[in-house]
Amino acid sequence: MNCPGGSFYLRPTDIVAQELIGKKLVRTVRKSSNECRVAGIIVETEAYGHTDDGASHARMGPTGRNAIMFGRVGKAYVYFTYGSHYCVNVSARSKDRMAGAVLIRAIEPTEGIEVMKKLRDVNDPFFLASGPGRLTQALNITSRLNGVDMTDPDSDLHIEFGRNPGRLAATPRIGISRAAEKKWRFVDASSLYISKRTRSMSDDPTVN
DNA sequence: CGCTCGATATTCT
DNA sequence: GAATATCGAGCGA
Repeated sequence: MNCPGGSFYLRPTDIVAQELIGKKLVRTVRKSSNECRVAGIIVETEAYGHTDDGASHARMGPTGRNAIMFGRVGKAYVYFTYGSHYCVNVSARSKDRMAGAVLIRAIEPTEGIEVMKKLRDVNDPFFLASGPGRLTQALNITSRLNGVDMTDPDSDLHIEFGRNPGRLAATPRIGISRAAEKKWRFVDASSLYISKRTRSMSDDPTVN
């Protein structure tokens, strides 16, 4: 299976975030000799910028945590938040910016669903990966994967071409107070796998 | 149901 | 000390 290459991520982050809807997020879980794909279609993303975006971790310049946002594009930026959850991003930016990333907030599970159920300890497929913290738990993503190349099909965490998205909607981002006017959250509004709280905002969408 | 609250990394004030 | 790119347990109506 083929992956979007570096040039895909070397564009404005809001464009990359839109075009990631419908792509496939793939986690390769290796246990002893055999390996197992755990994957799903990306249905919700958020774009984060650099000094142009007050809500971005990169807004004040590089720190230990956000270093990946300033490095090569197409890499996994994984961080721990609220004392209990991991979030996954892909580093991305336009050529005239120093930093940026796209947060992957939800996937529609397609492969390795039994593995996800085990990792999450839930059965309802909706609750497997509908939210940034749930998604990382379902795919066993931790800070160990920070910095892996998501354009490489051999990486344990990478992004592949998927399907054509359904109805694309843009809304303000979730859980931020700075730069709240930016409509940099993107969802496939026809998907059933969007968290309920975020779904209600898409009922009044700015359709692209 | 809907609301409050705890967990506690990382950064900023 | 406060805020945050979150989630779910535990409560009370």
